[in-house]
Amino acid sequence: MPRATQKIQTISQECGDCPIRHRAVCARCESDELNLLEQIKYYRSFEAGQTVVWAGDKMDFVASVVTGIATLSQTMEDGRRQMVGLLLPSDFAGRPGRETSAYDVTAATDLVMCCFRKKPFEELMLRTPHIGQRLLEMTLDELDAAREWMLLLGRKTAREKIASLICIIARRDASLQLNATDAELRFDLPLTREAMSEYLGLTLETVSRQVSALRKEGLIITEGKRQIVIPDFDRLLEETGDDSDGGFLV
Amino acid sequence: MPRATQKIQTISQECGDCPIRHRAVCARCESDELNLLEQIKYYRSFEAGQTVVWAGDKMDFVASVVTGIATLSQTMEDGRRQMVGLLLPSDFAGRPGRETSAYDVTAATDLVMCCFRKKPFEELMLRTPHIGQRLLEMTLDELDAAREWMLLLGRKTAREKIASLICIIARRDASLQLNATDAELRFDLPLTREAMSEYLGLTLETVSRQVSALRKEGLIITEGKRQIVIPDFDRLLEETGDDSDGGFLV
DNA sequence: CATCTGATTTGATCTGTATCAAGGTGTTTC
DNA sequence: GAAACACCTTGATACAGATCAAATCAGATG
Repeated sequence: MPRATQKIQTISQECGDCPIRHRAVCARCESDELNLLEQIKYYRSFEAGQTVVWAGDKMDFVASVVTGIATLSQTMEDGRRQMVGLLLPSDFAGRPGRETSAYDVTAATDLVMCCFRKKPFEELMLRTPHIGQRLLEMTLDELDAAREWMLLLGRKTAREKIASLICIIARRDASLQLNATDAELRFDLPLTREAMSEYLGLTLETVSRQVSALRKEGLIITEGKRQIVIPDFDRLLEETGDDSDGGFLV
Repeated sequence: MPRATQKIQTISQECGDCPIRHRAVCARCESDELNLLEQIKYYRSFEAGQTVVWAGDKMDFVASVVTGIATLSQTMEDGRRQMVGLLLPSDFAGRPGRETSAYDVTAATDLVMCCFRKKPFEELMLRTPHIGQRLLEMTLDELDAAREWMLLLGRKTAREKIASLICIIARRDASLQLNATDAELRFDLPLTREAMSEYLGLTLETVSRQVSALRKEGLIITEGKRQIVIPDFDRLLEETGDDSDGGFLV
């Protein structure tokens, strides 16, 4: 079993006959709540590059990613941008009790979200505590991820940042797709160089250079546009600067 | 009313006859729950510099800061350190459902914490949903703060980082002390240069230089060891790079 | 009061990443 | 299949912040 899949409990398992097959609300579901959820849910699709909401805009729903990738970003007056959230399938977006979005939400790839109108969702939360409990767990996970990310932004070198990002995506990819085999890891890097630079707090040129460096050293193999192969996950891990034991959260 | 105190709702208000006078659990309290909380709470004191728990150590309590300042930090193998949490009075530490601490928790100043043994606290959470709701709110606030912090780490210059940190502490200080007047802001900077550098992802020399620069330009006045005066908060705010409207969270 | 200690400041130099600029690659469009 | 476009790579240079080193300051201690 490759290192990437250790310690990862499957998060996208289907949940009995729950029609909502992603992490947000499917855990421990009971039929009456599900009926209520069913009634207030609807799907929205976005093309890669489209903006879901702008920071400051009204956001009258909460949502969970069904397929594709969404990003949360902050922008400074002069245009400097920092990504602050990366939402993969089953991740949750939106804050109960807040009227407007605090971040730009953007579709990094083609994207389908399952939305719940906020008002009824909040009412449902009040009535069914375990939805709130689930949300608390997820928020705590996100907070841990944010803190790992802070270490990356504050203290890692460009090379370590790139290696870290590739490992993070490989891991999360592996945990989503249950076809994880003993073979080398192969997956889609679904971010442009620019998106990567916004994630890592670098310029896109530096990202490009460091990716090239890792490729030249054989730590990663790029196939075609976005496909990445990691021949030896442990060796790449050593480049991240992380504790080798790597007790990764989420 | 100085800018720093706008938009800040008082968070340390006493809560009727609630004996627990800090934010963690005092909101919306009812007497029977309080009795239960009373039974499982105890206080612990630490001297400045002492470690509360090391990352990876067993942590069988959750706690809220009563007085003083605690920090959460991550350390890399080679010793690089990044602060990932700054806990002021009324802030909460510890994660229900986790056995060990994910971070080093350190007393930045002399510190008193109000601790709740984890097991009974978790049981209480199950029985009284609004404690969980309160915790969810607080966790969401922390996540927002972490994301603001990520922008700082990823995209701000050293000068902007220093200005931001001073504003953040001034604001939080102002919201804790209800003596906020129209006069200039005066407060204690309770962090060493090293702690500031760990917060900001800089070296301590760079912190020192930039603080000196702001002092020479009259944006801040330092009195004695740690006292800071901000003669014109708005002018300092302009140096942070933040949106002038500054919709600051917590 | 002298000394010791830890924290801070300041200086000189080095380096990793940003910046500016040009060229390359693959894909879509007509 | 040529042109247009978006995305990516590579090169040359500049600069912010790191690093190494030394001096200064403020309390604490005897």
